[in-house]
Amino acid sequence: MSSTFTKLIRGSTPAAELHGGAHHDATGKRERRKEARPGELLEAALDLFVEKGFAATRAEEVAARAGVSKGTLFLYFPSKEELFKAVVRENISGRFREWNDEFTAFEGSTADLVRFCMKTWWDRVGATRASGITKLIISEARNFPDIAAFYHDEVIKPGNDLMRRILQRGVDRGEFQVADMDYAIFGLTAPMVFLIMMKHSLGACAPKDFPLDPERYIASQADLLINGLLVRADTPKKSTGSRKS
Amino acid sequence: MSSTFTKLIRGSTPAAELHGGAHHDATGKRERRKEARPGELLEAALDLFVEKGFAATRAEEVAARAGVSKGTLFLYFPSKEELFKAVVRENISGRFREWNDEFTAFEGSTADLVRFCMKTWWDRVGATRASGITKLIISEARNFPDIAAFYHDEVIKPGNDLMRRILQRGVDRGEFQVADMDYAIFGLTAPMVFLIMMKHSLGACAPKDFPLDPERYIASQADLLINGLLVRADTPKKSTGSRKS
Amino acid sequence: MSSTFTKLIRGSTPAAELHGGAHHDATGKRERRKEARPGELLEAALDLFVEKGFAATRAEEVAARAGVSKGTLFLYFPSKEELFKAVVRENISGRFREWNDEFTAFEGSTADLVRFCMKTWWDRVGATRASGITKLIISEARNFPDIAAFYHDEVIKPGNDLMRRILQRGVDRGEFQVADMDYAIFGLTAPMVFLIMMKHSLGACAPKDFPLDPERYIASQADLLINGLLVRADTPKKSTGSRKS
Amino acid sequence: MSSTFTKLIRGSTPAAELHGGAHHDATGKRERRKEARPGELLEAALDLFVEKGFAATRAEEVAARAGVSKGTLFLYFPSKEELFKAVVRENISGRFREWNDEFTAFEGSTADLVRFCMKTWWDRVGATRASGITKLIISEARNFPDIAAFYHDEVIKPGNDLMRRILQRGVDRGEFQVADMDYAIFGLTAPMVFLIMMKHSLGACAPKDFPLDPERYIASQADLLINGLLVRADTPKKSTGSRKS
DNA sequence: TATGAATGAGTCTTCATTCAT
DNA sequence: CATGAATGAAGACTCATTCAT
Repeated sequence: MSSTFTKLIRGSTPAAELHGGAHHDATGKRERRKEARPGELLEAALDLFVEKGFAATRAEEVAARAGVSKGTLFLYFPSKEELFKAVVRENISGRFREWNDEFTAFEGSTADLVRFCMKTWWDRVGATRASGITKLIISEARNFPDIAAFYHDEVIKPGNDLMRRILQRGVDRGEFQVADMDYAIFGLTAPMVFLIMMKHSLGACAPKDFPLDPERYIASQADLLINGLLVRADTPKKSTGSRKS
Repeated sequence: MSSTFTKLIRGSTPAAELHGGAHHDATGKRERRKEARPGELLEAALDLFVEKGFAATRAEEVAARAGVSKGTLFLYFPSKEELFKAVVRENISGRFREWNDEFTAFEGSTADLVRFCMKTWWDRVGATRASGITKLIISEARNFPDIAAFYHDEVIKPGNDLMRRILQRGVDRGEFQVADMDYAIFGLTAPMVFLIMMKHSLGACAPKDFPLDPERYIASQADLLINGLLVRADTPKKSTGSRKS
Repeated sequence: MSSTFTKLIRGSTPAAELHGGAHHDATGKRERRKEARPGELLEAALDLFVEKGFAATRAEEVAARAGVSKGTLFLYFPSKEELFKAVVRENISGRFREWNDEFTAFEGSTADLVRFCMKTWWDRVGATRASGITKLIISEARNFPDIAAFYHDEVIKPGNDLMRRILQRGVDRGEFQVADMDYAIFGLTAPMVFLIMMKHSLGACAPKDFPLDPERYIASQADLLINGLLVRADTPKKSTGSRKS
Repeated sequence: MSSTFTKLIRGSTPAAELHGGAHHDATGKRERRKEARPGELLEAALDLFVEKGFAATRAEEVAARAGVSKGTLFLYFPSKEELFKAVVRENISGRFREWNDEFTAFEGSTADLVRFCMKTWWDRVGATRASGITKLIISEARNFPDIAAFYHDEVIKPGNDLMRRILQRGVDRGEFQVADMDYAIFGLTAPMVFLIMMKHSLGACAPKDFPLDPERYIASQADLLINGLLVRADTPKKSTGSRKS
């Protein structure tokens, strides 16, 4: 899709969005757009919460980025904290599910399934603005334990289950060998989480220092992982599963 | 590298700052002194910043956890932000370096080096309180771009270089085959970052839902990665392309 | 009297104010119209102002109770403060006057007149929703000195005058003996004010703790007062001085 | 004590108290007076709450009148509402009790006791700044039902009990005749409540229109009441207690 | 040095008032 | 006329920072 992180965050510069792009046709001020407001506010809030964290984001800033006044924000969300919860809810239930359901019918090698899964995740989740929610949750989990629990139930758990189903498919079909299934699934998870962190954190700060091409990253990590999982002719001497100490 | 460091350090040496740095007879004296009381403050601050983020952590809370009064905190650190910078500095320059230098003299298979590296990283960095600094930096990077840059120069860059050296060692010795070296290094980085995130974020919220045994995790990810890297007799083409059905 | 009234009224005639008062053909027309929708607003406002006070009553709440929207309120009253003034005006000029004029033609003993007066006051004023205006004025007098002055001129003064006329009638007819006429009139006023306070304040909070039967209260206080006023055969010296032991 | 209400409220003019009178000896700003602050704040708050009501009183105004900054107020009281509760608590438990206990040992005629009671009430309660608490409670009762209940339990109930004991003493000693004891006690209460209302409400607005001398008022009402209660030789024909309708 | 009372700029939140529909 | 979405000034409350002790 794009070759560097710079492109991924293109258009998110505050100044560029401060007075909106598409939804301000005319009439200047005092537009009445009851239906559209919550969505615009949630988008603005997502961006800012991801960028600065909950505490460092001012409510007025969210409102300004959504193109409304301070008071309007509180017309739709009773408090900053409720706005935060709505942001999380909105960006979880949305894209994750559809992505999640896409792999049951997959035919083809499990190696290809793994590649397809990661690639699709990037297109449907990672590359979208919603991906920041992961960074947000990780940053704020200790301040909002109930949200963390919610995220665990709605995303982490189903995500882990999906990873396990995929790996198990490979094992069942004699394609993969998995020594420690409970932990192997993180071989899929970790690269995706890492990519998100780069995208929304360090990669967003100094894009020059992180010329990370997401698609190439995804491809290389998928290959590495698949290689590590594939059943092979030569005896895999060293990998005997979990050795304590 | 060191110029960024200098910039961040400038004005942050607690004791020196307060007295204008002019009427001290020797430089060694103040260097020794600054660790006395500030040390406890830095530890408390690290814990709280990691847990709650910069903005949500109150200065008084830091002072209280360090067992001193609010005023004392500002006696050693001119501002909350300087405290933050000091926390980052303190926890980077410390353990990372010594860990970094440990692998040049390693003898044995590169697979073992990888295992040793990750295991040692866990013992020296991951398992310590200082590991939270990574979560902290990732959470706050966009609020403190200069700190992010500093962290990049001091940790990420050297870390990546180390990873590359290790993988290159494997390639040079005919043990590993690496298709895309620039991105393969993240195969080492991602699992470690992921573990830290779990430890300090979601894993700290609901330990029951994340019964993640770090050593087992490290071992399994290392094996998976090594497996993926090892030169093998069968099918040396890692990427089989997308064969449908 | 009427000059203060005029001042308060100025600009408060709801319908007139909005259109600059210039393009209305007849004055009678607007006089009739202003009671139509505003009436419900005034009733709602009276209830809420009495219950919660001026500052704690929200304009929207008044509108909602009157069954109209927030905007409509400001269609009839240019501001919350003008609404307040209108409420006071409305509930003073109304019932008090008619009650006030009822006693000139009274025949019978002055004791009965006192009883009749208090009883009638209860029926015409005290028992009505409008009685709350007294509590309201007392609560808000210092915030609205001009309204307090208006109330003084329109209610307190005429009320005191009435009390005085009644007592004087008793004295003139040889029924009552009054030592200090200027202050004796409060013997009539105080019980009525007290009853209103109970009704709209503490009595409205915990009706169980104040099972105050207004009619019985009125009757008992009237009797007590009349007893205190009646000329008697024995000891006509009311004040026996302070005899210790 | 003083001849008019004007004198009673002398010295309460905001401008006069804004920077305190007695407790600012020197040193200009940033005085450290931890012990004295709460009291000063409570006094300022009492005055303002009585004058303007809870909602219309700004926290900063209270602080300013107490001679401190906004923040200092919240150093001693966690919220405006807690300040309010503290004001009520402070001014109830204080003077009322000592006054309440003063009459058990009284020797002399019950008529004198009544006079003594009312006069003492004025000196100990009515004439003090604390008397405003009654006006405050009555104004705010519906907004703070729990405070109203508290006031009822702490003041109204004991007050009524005291009134009853006094009247009963008169009856027992053959001095008074009371037709309806339950309601007769308000013959004592009502004048005092009325006086407070005048003092803090209308009387404070337009002192010229209310040249009410409290002591003369107290004396006249006491005489009137006592007269109404005294057993007399001539048949008290009309006062047969409570006649409904 | 160390303390913690005091400060006041900065935020969240409310609500009277406006105005496009 | 009526509506209710939008506004923004105002007020409660927080907390980094100062400073008298």
